[in-house]
Amino acid sequence: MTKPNVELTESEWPIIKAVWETEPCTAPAIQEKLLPATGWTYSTVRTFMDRMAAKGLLKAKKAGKLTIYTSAITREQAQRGELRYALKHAFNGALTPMLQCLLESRDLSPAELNDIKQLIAKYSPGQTGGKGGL
Amino acid sequence: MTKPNVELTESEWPIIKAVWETEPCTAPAIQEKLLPATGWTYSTVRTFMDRMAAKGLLKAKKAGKLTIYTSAITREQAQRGELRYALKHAFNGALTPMLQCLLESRDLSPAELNDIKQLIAKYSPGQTGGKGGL
DNA sequence: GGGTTTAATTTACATTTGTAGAGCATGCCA
DNA sequence: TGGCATGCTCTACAAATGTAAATTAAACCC
Repeated sequence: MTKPNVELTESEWPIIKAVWETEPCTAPAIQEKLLPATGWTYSTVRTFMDRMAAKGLLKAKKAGKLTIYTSAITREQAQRGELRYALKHAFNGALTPMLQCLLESRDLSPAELNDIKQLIAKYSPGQTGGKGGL
Repeated sequence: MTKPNVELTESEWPIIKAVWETEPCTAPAIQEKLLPATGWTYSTVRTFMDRMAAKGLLKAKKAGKLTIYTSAITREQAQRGELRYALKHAFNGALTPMLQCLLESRDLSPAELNDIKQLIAKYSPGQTGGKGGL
């Protein structure tokens, strides 16, 4: 069963991103990876990871005395969760205003504009999405 | 000085939305408005509102024994804050993938697609945004 | 003017989040 | 074989968040 509404706290984001890049991995490896950006000690990282495992965001498996972690959610799930949250709270579920705010929010490079146009084109012809609404 | 990085907790969203719709307003008015959706008591709403005033999200002014609240941030600021957060954490600041996820996330109605295309068209010619990046 | 409302103030308390130290086991290296 | 390194476990603790009761004060109605 896929988790329906994934939500990550601010500290959980760096952790899970590091896990996605490294998995399967140990807590010390993640700590080392995040140290420059966060300054977090092993204890801190370990606590986060265990809490995340308890919440079903990570999977933890013992291999001898080591604990090996893997992600329990995909990047896409987490991204969708974040967007869902923003959409629901900040935009009352209305997609177009959200898009508008996004587009207004900064100058787009020609390259970005191009990408975006292609995206739109792709989703334009009465296609049938797939995995259901956000 | 405009607040740079507005961030709202989950409970603060319903409050500020109600304030935007009603301001200037009192806490009892907001409580009454939110009661059906949230079940929050006056105490709860009042606590949230005072904390939000302390954080600079609302302004509170005494008028006799009543406290009159107004918003200290605009809806646009709050929306941008939410998007900024999602963009930064979930998409590493990359706008196009965020857009893509948003478009993929649900079936778009023809009306929505139309809106979106117009948006793109509007932001297409090398215009100079304005208030700076997200 | 004494009850009933209405709003404010104060205080409280559980849970979640952010952060980490202390102490323990184990294994490797000299 | 006795340290040092490495990772684990347990415990702690402050701040933020979510939720609200109790008490007080005024104000209004009869």
